[in-house]
Amino acid sequence: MAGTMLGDRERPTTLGLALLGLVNAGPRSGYALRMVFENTPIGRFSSSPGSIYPALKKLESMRFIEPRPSTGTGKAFHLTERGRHVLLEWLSRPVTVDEYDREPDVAFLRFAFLDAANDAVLTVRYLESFESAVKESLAGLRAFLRSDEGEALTLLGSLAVQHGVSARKAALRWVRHALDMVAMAGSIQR
Amino acid sequence: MAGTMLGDRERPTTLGLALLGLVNAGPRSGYALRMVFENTPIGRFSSSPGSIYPALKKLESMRFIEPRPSTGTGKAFHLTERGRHVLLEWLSRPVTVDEYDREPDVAFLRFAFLDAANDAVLTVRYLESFESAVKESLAGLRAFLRSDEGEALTLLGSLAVQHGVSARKAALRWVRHALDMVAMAGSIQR
DNA sequence: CCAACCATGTAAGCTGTTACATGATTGA
DNA sequence: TCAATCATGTAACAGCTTACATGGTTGG
Repeated sequence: MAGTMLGDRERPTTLGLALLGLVNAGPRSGYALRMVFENTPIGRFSSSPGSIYPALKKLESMRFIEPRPSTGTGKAFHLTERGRHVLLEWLSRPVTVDEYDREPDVAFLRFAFLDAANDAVLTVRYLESFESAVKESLAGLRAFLRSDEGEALTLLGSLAVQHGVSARKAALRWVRHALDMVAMAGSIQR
Repeated sequence: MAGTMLGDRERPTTLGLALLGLVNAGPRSGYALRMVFENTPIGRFSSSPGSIYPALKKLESMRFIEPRPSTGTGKAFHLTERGRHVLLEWLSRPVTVDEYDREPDVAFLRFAFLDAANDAVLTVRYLESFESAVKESLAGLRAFLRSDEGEALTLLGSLAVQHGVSARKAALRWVRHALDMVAMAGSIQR
């Protein structure tokens, strides 16, 4: 029975974690998960079967999800306790400048999944780390503009950087708005 | 002499094209190119030697760049005619919704490189395709919001989508601003 | 009965990264 | 002379994609 220990140390990939987030929001079949990637603006990942099914198999072998018979014909994947645990660990990570700069879409995806955790404190902490990351990123951009390389930018180059600056400003406004909305939802609930 | 035909069909990867863009802006050594990734907000790629040097070797074997002795000690890579050709082909591609949605940073990077082409017509065409792509992407997001999946969004999910909407609106404003700036620069030059 | 959709899978390969090594040059 | 920076490289592999296959179910 050595097989039951297989993959004990392994952590899921980003695609795997995204699948965990979706399964957590509601048990689904592989096909249903594909359709989410196909029909929603998650964007980052391909909806092709060659992407999703191998990832699901791996998650199952790691015992983060398990198939259970569902309504009518098919089976749906459910999150296991272990699966819920790694998902929450992922969602609990603070947003770093590096994440925001290199894969901002993941930072937003994690935020969207955070809903299922239903933990206002966690959500506020997440948004605060988000705000810090964006501020730091913005400061970095401005420092670059003052550097030698920044001063030497061509017209189109500086326009591209300008977009970066305004995108970060917009993200900061969004964070504050999101914090307001979360606070409102919290006060309504009690 | 069969070796001279090697890699004739191959097209560079995104990293390769980014390197071509940088080399086109000014001949540089591998190390200097690494430092660009390290010190500028290009973001997308790692500045580690294991990324850049193999990519440069491949570009050289494809005869898109060639090393030439430069000032003092080292050598610098220069773009070949073939290299300039593939770079321009890359920069001339219109921005598609898919590119904007999946890797917006590449769309901005290509724009910044377009400066070296020094072709106002090309630049305007590029920005117009950019605008169409963003408009289409925005329309897609709004359609999603009106769909079943969109109506069923959780609070945090809809906040995440809201950010997508305002990011796209900001991008549209940026495109118009960029078009203005390009027009101004054009009229000044004559 | 046939097209469209539901549903799942494998094989091959591209792209890029991390981790590991190595040595030259130069300024304090 | 010794640390920092310049400079280049390889090996292993992670992570995902495209292309290819296959078969069941269902509604018109």
